[in-house]
Amino acid sequence: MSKPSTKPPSGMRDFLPTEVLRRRHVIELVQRVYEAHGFVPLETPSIENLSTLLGKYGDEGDQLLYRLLHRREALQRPLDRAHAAGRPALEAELADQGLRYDLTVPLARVVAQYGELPRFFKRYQIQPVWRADRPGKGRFREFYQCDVDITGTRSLLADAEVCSAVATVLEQLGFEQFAIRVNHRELLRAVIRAAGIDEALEGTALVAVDKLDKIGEDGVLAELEQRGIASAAGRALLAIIAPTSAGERAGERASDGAQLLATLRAQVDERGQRAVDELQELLSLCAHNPAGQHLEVRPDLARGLGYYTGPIFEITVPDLAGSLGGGGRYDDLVGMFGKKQVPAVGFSLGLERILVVMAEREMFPALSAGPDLMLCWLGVAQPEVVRVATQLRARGLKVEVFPEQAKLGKQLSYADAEGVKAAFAGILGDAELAAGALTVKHLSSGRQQKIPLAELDPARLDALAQDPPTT
RNA sequence: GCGGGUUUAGCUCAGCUGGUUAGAGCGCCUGGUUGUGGUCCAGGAGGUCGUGGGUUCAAAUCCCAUAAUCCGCCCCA
Repeated sequence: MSKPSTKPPSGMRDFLPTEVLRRRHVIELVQRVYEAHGFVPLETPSIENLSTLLGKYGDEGDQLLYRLLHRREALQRPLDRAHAAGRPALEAELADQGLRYDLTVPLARVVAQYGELPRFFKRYQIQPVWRADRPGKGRFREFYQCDVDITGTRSLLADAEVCSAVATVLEQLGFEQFAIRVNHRELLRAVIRAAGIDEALEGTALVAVDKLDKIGEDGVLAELEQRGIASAAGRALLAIIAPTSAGERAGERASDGAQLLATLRAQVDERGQRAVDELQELLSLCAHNPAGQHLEVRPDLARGLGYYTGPIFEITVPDLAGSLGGGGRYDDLVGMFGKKQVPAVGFSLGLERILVVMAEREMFPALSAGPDLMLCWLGVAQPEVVRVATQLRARGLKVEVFPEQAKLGKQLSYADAEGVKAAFAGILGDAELAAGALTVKHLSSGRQQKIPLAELDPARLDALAQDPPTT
């Protein structure tokens, strides 16, 4: 038997301490901003019933679900049954649970389940999701999403709120150039109708349209034709969508967006016009929050997930092919769980996408995992070491004890080594013990001072670190 | 799902057209004698060359397969 691989499964990662700090840095900021917008936290299980998950994301999404194989008899029974019937066992017989694919569907389930939730449930949720996808840049099989959603209202104020939340997060993280692309599902439908494309082909048309900025007009036309949409209809579709987005690609902000919407409004039917009006209203609301200057009307934006019904969003930055996040309105999803219809809108930030871009641009502040003080000792009894460490910790210091007997030089260089990086070394020997003190050395400057144990606390260390160098 | 790159020491990588004990830098360990690291000097440990086949007298090197990973495309967070 060969040795097992020590790598984590494909598309999944171990997070070493420095990585955890970076992730935590971002997550904590996201939490603060979401909470400042009045969202409350929710956590749901990693595993959901397949009946909850299936049929919400479209065929492609269903394919990407991780399913949990039945165990023991529950697995054996369908296998036997299939074997007896001389057929392969069906996926549906072998599993009825799977790992969650996103955080929106679990939210919808929760909203359908608990009647006691506030009428306007504003929840945020930061948890991993799983997709059996091919890994790529900024794309993993296990990744965190940071969702904010508001259920219970059709008011566009809610849409504006979730946009404000994510825009604030990105700004506070230090992103400057990002766009919140916005479109409307009903507008897309209307445009497709206006182009004379069969409703049945709406889905395929949307997929092609979504690629406009990647493969260009000719590419979309070719793809549309390939999918059975007449080139005349394809051209009509592009005539509505393309000139506007191509002509003003550089930066349609709220003001230009209004212009663009007016042009679109003139070309669609009444339902389409209502969608345009909604976008118009969203723009005017967001003009007064941090999202406003990042909103960009994109009539070619489609998005994959099946459940969107109204405005749809996607966040893009110049140097990443994919998106940093996305969202939209999904007024029918909660209703799919039976009981009552509950409208909802939400936005999801992809934690790893944000981290990838931040790492590339070196946007992280200095984050240190190391202890405040490494307790180095020599020639004293170990119980004394433990006692001093305990005392220092009680005074609010993060203290690590050098675990072995070793030369002082060894201990000091370890304290300052990569991956350890204690800010200070505390030297405990006979002299210090007798004096009830500790020789404290600031490792980056080399400055050191003998300080009585009773005076040692974070403030005292700070003072030592900031002392002007004495030469 | 498609195309391309990469895979050699803990890390970053060299190893040309196949030829004896596979190298460097960094890191690590030991020492340069007493309680002062980040500089220097001297030593040292550490690799079944991703995995499995094949060609050959001989393979890290050539061929095939497979896996992991990265970069484009598709799709998505």
